[in-house]
Amino acid sequence: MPELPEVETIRKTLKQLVLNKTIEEVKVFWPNIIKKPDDVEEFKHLLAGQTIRDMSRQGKFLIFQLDDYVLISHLRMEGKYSVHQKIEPVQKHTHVLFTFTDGEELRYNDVRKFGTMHIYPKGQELDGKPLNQLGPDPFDPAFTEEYLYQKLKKTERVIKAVLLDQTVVAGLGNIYVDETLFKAGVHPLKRASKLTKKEVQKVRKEAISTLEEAVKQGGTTIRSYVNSQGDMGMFQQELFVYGQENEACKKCGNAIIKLKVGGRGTHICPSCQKE
DNA sequence: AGCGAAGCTCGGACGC
DNA sequence: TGCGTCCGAGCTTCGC
Repeated sequence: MPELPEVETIRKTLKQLVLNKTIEEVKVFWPNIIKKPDDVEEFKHLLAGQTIRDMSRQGKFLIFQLDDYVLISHLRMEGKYSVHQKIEPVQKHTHVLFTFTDGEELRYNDVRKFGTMHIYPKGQELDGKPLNQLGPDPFDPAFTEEYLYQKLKKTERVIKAVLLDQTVVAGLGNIYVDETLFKAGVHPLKRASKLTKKEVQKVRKEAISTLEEAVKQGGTTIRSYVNSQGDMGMFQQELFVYGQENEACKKCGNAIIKLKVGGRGTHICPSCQKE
């Protein structure tokens, strides 16, 4: 499900709903989601009594800033947060409940149970998984053209695989990589090391502007994504290639085709993106 | 009705 | 041993 623009939208909407609320009790119905600490009882214990002081984000990770800890949450394909009165019945696929002292409850729902949660003492979150390996956010000043060029130069992988690699740049997923490569006029199967300076420059620029615009539009809803207030994104109306198989390319009119790159469904315009 | 694919990432296997 | 890279698993739902 969520890539950077969706997680950023969730961060903003959720912050309105949970800021300064104090956790009274935590319930976990699917313990595999909890990756740190190892013991789920310990996870619940650490959170009890903590107040949510801020909501932040790194790449696709949503981060709850608490008094003494940070809770790092990854939504993977289908994870969702919503806030309810605790007396409301719990829906199917809700796996973690955070009950607040005011009678409201934050609920984590995840049909595929792929999501993850890690707790670290404040300030230590960059020392271990999952944040320690993360590359710069595309909006980070560290994500320069030179940085990207150096990264691409020394790998034999295909450009799409590298852009999906979160240790290179954090936040791009399947939708936005396809859109970025289309706008940059680069074929996803091109070897990363073969991109010219000019192409690298274009890829970087289009990645940033596509993500910025998608954030403005509240993300992209393909089938299930909604933010924490239950609203769909609007960026799907702006897509050039993702999900546009057999449609006319908005630039040249030729049909968009779908192929497989590194096991992922990949959408291109064969005349705008030459290998 | 069954198979494959779906906004993702980790870890193990493989080949230099 | 140590890398870079590829592939399957972790789950459920939905559509062809």
